[in-house]
Amino acid sequence: MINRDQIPPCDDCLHNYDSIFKHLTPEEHAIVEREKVCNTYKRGSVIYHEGSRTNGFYCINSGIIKIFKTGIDGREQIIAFAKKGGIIGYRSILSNELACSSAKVIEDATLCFVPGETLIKLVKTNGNFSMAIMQQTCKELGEANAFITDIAQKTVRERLAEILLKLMEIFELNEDGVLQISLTREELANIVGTATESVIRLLSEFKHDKLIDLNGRKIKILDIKQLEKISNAFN
Amino acid sequence: MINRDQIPPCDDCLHNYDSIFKHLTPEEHAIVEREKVCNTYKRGSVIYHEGSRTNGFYCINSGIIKIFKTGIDGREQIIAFAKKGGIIGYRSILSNELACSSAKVIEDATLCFVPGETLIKLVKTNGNFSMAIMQQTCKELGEANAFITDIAQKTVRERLAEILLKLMEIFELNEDGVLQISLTREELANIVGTATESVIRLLSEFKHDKLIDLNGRKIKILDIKQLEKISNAFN
DNA sequence: CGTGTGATTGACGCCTGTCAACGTCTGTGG
DNA sequence: CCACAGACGTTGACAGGCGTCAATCACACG
Repeated sequence: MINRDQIPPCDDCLHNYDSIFKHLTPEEHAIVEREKVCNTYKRGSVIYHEGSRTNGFYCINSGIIKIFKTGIDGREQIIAFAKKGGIIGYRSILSNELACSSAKVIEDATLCFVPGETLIKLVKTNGNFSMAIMQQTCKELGEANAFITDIAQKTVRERLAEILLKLMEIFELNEDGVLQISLTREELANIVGTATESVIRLLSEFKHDKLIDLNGRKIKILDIKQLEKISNAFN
Repeated sequence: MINRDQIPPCDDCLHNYDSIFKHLTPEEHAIVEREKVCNTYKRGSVIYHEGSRTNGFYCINSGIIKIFKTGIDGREQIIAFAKKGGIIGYRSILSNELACSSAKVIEDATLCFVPGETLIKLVKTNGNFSMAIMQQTCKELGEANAFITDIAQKTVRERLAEILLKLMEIFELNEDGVLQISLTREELANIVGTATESVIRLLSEFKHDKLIDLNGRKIKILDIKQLEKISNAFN
C-alpha cells in the first residue's frame, strides 16, 4: 500500500502557482522540503480517520482524495475532494482539535506529509502565508455554507444536477466531454445526500432527457445549460 | 435605527477572556479602540447584505445577530448566530470576497465596527492573533461540515431536536428552564431546513410528549435526555 | 376597528427512502 | 479455463415523511 521508494519531486507543489506554498521564502521552502515525507497510496487507502489526532498535514502530488464524515449507520457524507496541489488535514492542526473528517483515496495518489509544528511555525512567522491559508479556510467555509443552503432547500434532483456541474468545474471534462473522475453510484449519493437508488433513477432520467450519457462510471455531460437550469443555479 | 450617542465601553470586548482580542498587545488594543465605530441596531436591522462588499467587521457588544444565506424564493437559511463577544463579517475581509451571507439583528444590539485594513494588519503582524482567528475559522468550518452531514442524513424530527439542544448550548436556559432566545417558527424552520408548518407540528408533538413546553415563542426544555436520544446524537 | 404578521390545523399528494430481487462485472481459487 | 463469491448497478413495489395549499385563529399596532 505504501511505497517509500518513490519520492516525488515536490518542486511542483512548492512552486505551483495555485499552491499556498508559493508564499514561502526560499529558506522556508527548504525547511518544508527537508521535513516532508512522501508516500504513495492505492485506491481505498485511508489517509486519516475521523476522531484521530493528526500530527501533520498532507499535500497532494497526484491522485484524488475524498474527505468525508461518517454519519448514522456508518453512512459517508462526502464533504470535499482534494487533487494535485491541494492540502488536506491542516484544519485540525490549526484548530488543535481531533480530525473532524476522514480522508480516503479515490484514485491512486502520491502525498507528502508535513509535520504540524512546521505548519504552525510558518503561520506564526510568515504573514503572507498566514493570510493565504486563512483565505483557503474562509473559502472552504463559504462553500460549506452554500452547500448547507442547497441541501436544506433544493430537491435531490436539483442537487444532483448541481453536483455534476460542480464535479465538472473541479475535475473538468476530457476531449469527449466525459467527467474526469470516476465515482460509484453510492459515492455520488453520498455527496448529494440521498439514497443510491435515487441517484441511479435520476441519472437514467437525465440520460433519457439527453442531458448526460452514461457508460459505467463514465459520465458524459451533454447539456450544461439545461443542467444549470435544473440545478436552479442561484450561485 | 442607528444611535451614535451611546458609545459603549469596548473594554469588555477587548479583554473578555473568550474574545479573540485578548491576543492583542496594549498598543494594538489602542489602535482598535481608536479606529472602531460603535452603533446600536434595532431588531430587524440588516448589518450587511449577501453579495455586498464589506470593508470591515463587527464585534458584538450586546444583542443577538443571525447569519443567513438567501436561497430559492428568497427563503432564508440560517447558518449561525452571534452574541456578545463574537465577531461577524470578518470572513469576506480575509478572503477578499463579497459577503457570502447576510447578518440581521434578532435582539436589539450594540456593535462596534472595525475597518478591514486594521484586521489584515493585525493578522499579518501578530502571530498569536492570527492563530486565534484561524482557529475560530477552522472551528466554524468543522461545525459547518457536521451540519452538512446532519442535514443530509437526519430526518426533520431529529434535526429539530438537535437544534433545540444546540440553541440551549449557545444561549442557555434561564432559571425556569426557558431557552434564552426568542425565534419565530419560521426562523426555527430556517435553521432546521424545513417548512414552518413542519416545525409547528413537531414542536406540539414534542410538547405532547412532555419533552418541551411552549408559551408563544418561549420554549421550555423539559427532557434533555430524550431530546438527545431523538436527535440521534452521534456528536 | 381594520390591517398585517405570525401561529395553527387539516387535507392532499408527491418526492424519496427502504426493501427485495435480479442482473452485471471482476477477481480469485480450484 | 471455469465456477463462484462479492461488489456494484438496476428496477420495481410500496409506504410514509414532509412540503404545499388553504382556511382559521390570535395578537399587536396604527
